[in-house]
Amino acid sequence: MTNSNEDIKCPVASTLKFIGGKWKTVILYYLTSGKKRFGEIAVRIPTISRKVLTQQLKELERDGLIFKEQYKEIPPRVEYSLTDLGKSLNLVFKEMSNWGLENVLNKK
Amino acid sequence: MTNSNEDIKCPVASTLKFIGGKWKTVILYYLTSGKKRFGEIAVRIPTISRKVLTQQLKELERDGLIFKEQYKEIPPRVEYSLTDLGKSLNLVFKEMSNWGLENVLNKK
DNA sequence: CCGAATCCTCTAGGATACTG
DNA sequence: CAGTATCCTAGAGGATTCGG
Repeated sequence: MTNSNEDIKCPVASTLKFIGGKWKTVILYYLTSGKKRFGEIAVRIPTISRKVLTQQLKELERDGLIFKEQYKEIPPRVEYSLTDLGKSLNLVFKEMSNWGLENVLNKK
Repeated sequence: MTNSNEDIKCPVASTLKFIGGKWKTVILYYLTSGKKRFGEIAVRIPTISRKVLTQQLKELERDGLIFKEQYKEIPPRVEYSLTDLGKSLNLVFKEMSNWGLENVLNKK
C-alpha cells in the first residue's frame, strides 16, 4: 500500500493508503495502549512472521504514524509508540471499531 | 480481502475486510450520493478496468453493503445502491475523510 | 532480542477481446 | 450497456535461516 499518484483524489481512499496493510490497524490499535517492544507486538499477533512485522513497522514509521526508539544494548531493545499523527487516527479507529463490533463480530 | 477466519479478532481489522479493497471506498463513497448505474461508476473511476469494477461490486454485494437492481431490458440497465448496512458506514467514512483531507490531501 | 537476507507463494488487480 | 472469459504480472505476505 505504498503511495502512488495515479489515483483518484478520494479522501477516504487516501486514508486507506496509510492503514490498509493487512496488519497495520492491528498494530496501531495495539499501540494505542502505549509504547510497546518488538517482541510484545509479535506475541500479540502470533500469526505474523518477523519479516512481515518488520516491514509493516517500517512502513508505518516511514509514513510518520509511529516512532521507533532503539537502545544500543545487549540484548537489543526496540520500542515503538504512536506519533501525534498516529494518535490523530483515534477517531477513525473508534468508528471502525464500533462498526466492526456491531456488524461483524457480534453478528455470527 | 476475503473473509478468512485464521485472524485476530480485532474490530478495526474486521471492518477493513469489508472496505479494504483498492476501490471499494471510492465506490461506496460515490454511492453515498444515490443510486448509480454501472457505467456511471466506471466513468467516475476512469482508471479502473471493467473486470475489476465488476469484481469489487460483486464482493460488496456479497458482503451486503450494496444492492444490485437488474432490469431485463435491451440495452441492459443495472443500478447499484447502498444497503442499510452500507449506509451505516457513513460515520466511518466521515472520520476517514476528515483525516485524509487534513493529513494527506492538504499536506503536499 | 531484533531484524536483515533469501527465496517462495498466492492473489488482487490489470489488459484485452468477446457476447446477450 | 453491462458484463464474462482469458491471460498475465507486480507485490504483499510468508517460511526459514543467519547475524550483531
